[in-house]
Amino acid sequence: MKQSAQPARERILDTAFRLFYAHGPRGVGVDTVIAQSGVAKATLYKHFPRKDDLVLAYLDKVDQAWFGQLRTAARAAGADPRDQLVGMFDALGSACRREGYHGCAFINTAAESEAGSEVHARTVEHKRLVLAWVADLARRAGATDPDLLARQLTLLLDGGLSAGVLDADPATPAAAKTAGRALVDAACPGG
Amino acid sequence: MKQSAQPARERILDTAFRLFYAHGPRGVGVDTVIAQSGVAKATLYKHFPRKDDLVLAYLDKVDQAWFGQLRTAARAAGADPRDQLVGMFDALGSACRREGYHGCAFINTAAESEAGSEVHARTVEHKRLVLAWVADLARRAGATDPDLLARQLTLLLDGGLSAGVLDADPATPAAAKTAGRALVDAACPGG
DNA sequence: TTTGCGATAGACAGACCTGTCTGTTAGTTT
DNA sequence: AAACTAACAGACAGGTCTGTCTATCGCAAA
Repeated sequence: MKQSAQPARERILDTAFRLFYAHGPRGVGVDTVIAQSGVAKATLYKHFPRKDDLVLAYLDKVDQAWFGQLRTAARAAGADPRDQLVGMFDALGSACRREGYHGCAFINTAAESEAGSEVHARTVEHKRLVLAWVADLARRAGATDPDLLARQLTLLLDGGLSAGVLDADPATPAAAKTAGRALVDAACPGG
Repeated sequence: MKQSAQPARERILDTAFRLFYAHGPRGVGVDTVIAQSGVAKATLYKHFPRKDDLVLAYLDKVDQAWFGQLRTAARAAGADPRDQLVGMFDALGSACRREGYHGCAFINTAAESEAGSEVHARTVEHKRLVLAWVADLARRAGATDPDLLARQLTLLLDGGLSAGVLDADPATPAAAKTAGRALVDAACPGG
């Protein structure tokens, strides 16, 4: 065999990403990951000694991807931080239109992990980073209360994302964007 | 034994409610429900032939409870539908302060159920009902676009709820409420 | 007293889970 | 050629899961 266009580790991680996102980490057995990535069991356990290590690597991959999409969408909206805060929601719309969209990987994973676990902590950390990034944008946008605005906007993001586990109705990100626009306008004095 | 202050079915359902909400249905074995509700396995399987039947009953119980809290919070905010739309968010704050708060039972459960399943369908139905109820309130509040406003407000609700799986920070429902107020005011012409 | 019924306790089957271990194959270096 | 390395295939142990089945207990009616 050895169809190593990709090295084993990446093949494993890509497969895990796809399966974990579709069914949740707990819903996918290690054997399935092995079978679908065309890798030996020993190889998987060499790169990821426990299944949780694979889950954590999966979350890091999601973090990079989602954060990247947020930044790209914000930057695409122009130079004005206020426009960037609103443009951010385009990432939600794009995600929603993507095949196999299934909501927020972090929230979905956190829902099935115990409170003290590493997986849980990683999720909390991710949300904290997103919140801080939005707050920074809000500060540069001149919001009177940047932290409040950031919390409101991430609420809309999380709501839109988590609703995605149910259906991929495009009306959801659309409503999120209009709400975001209204909140940004209200919070940043001086159009 | 026979400590039937409650009949067996309710004892089972109450126990399942507590355990399912804390760990997710997939994270709780039938044996644990049996042990903690003090019931024989045959009795459980008489009332709920498949585990999924128990999960569905759990979701119905959650639906009643959450919908009731929303209605109560809305009614407590006064007679004006605009105030009721905002008061609704007090249910979020109360939920967040409750011991063992763990986010939205529906989203958490949907995250670990397959797309075509009965459990998934029940969840979608629940969100649809809440959306319709909020839209009706928005209509009576005189919103120019009641469906849009309803979608925006339920986004905030869902966002606040789903964030609860990570932490129970009271700043979250607080921000949701102020955002809700801003959106309601903007959408309903004529204070 | 005897018969019947609902609930109990718990063994069991069969599937699936994680993680370990043995042995083999292929490619590279010495 | 010989040794080393990395990946392969897959058996295996020990545990958990759902759902079924047997056998027992307590109580009420006949």
